[in-house]
Amino acid sequence: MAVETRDRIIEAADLLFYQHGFEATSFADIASAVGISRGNFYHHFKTKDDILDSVINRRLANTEQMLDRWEVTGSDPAERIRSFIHILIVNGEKIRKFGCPVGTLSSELAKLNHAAKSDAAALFTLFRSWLRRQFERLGFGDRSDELAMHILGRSQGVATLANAFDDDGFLHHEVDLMCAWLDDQIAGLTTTNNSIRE
Amino acid sequence: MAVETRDRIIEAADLLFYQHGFEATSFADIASAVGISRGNFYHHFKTKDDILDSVINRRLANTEQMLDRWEVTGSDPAERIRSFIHILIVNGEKIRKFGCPVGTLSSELAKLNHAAKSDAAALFTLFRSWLRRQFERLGFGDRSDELAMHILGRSQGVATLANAFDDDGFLHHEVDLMCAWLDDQIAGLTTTNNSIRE
DNA sequence: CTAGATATAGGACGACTGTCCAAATGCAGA
DNA sequence: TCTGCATTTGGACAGTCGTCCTATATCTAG
Repeated sequence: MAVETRDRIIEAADLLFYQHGFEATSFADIASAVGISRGNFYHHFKTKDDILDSVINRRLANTEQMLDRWEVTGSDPAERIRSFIHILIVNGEKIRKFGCPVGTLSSELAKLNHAAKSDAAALFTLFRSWLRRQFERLGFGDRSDELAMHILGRSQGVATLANAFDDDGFLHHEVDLMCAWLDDQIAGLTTTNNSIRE
Repeated sequence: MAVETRDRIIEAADLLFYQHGFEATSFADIASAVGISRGNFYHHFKTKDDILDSVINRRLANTEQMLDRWEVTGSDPAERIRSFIHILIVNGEKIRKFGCPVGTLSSELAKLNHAAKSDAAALFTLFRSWLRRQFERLGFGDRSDELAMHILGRSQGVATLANAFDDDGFLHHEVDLMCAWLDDQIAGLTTTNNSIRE
């Protein structure tokens, strides 16, 4: 079936774009990874940028699905935010090798002046909005977006350095710090609320 | 003179590698930027990787020079650390366009499995050691390296997101947060010292 | 002023790039 | 079984890549 091949192309391209970058990945690389002829590509995609679009859409869908799952299973918003922070550990090995899939793609597309840069930024926005929603539910109000951006940035920095130094200890230590920071924020919030109420 | 041309090549390559990435920058790009013929390259460099090495060495030298300057002029270590944090603002425009020169190069070379990745990481090490030294002088002892890595990571994350969202406000806000964090650390340190002494 | 080293120019090279196309194959319904 | 569409193949294409080579120009030392 045609859809199967198309999906296999997108899946292989997704992995290769992550591991070696968009520019450095050629049609020949993807073709040999999928096990098809190069010519067959243009029956499924018009151009390489089309594949990039599909890869980004795939990532958007997968991310949305993951965040939705967390929103259903995770009981309280703080626990959900901790789930986000712990992606760094769950994907630690990949991150040490290739960095964060979102951040590195966004950086590369920025340097390439690529039209899809804003689409890659939409991946960040997905996390940002989800995190903001969790902070809002915790009662942070207008500060929620700032806090969402803050831990989004923290995790980006951790990913970059863990990759540069291939350092697992640093990664774990910073994850602990981020969780502690979250607890502090929540503690600060409740004391403020209490002092207002009382 | 030959050295002049060589330096101009390195300078142009440095800029282009930063703005468009190592892989995406061709000899033709550098040649036209310098205003010389392509063939002339191989009188100064054997290979493209040789240019990359020279560019990294140039960055290492420039960075070391900048840090040395800060260590001479800046009176107290805390002020020096604040100088580091404020690079984000000083270079804000470039960072929003192209990200952090150190982090993005390191990420790219990691994906390319490039031999010079460790050389790029040495750039990080330069900042890391310098920061650690400042924290040591402030009296943080064994925690100095952790703290150095922490703000190094924070600034990396800020650069990545400021680039992805092209957001100047976020950049400034996070710089303020980092300075506040530094003040907190120092405040926590002196109270501990006082309580020990008394 | 000349000989030799240094520097530059411009093009050749094979390999690879993204793109496109014609021919072959596989599979559906009539 | 035959027709027609979807799918796949392998190669052609123009261009660019990093690399290399030779001829020319420029400069310096004797």
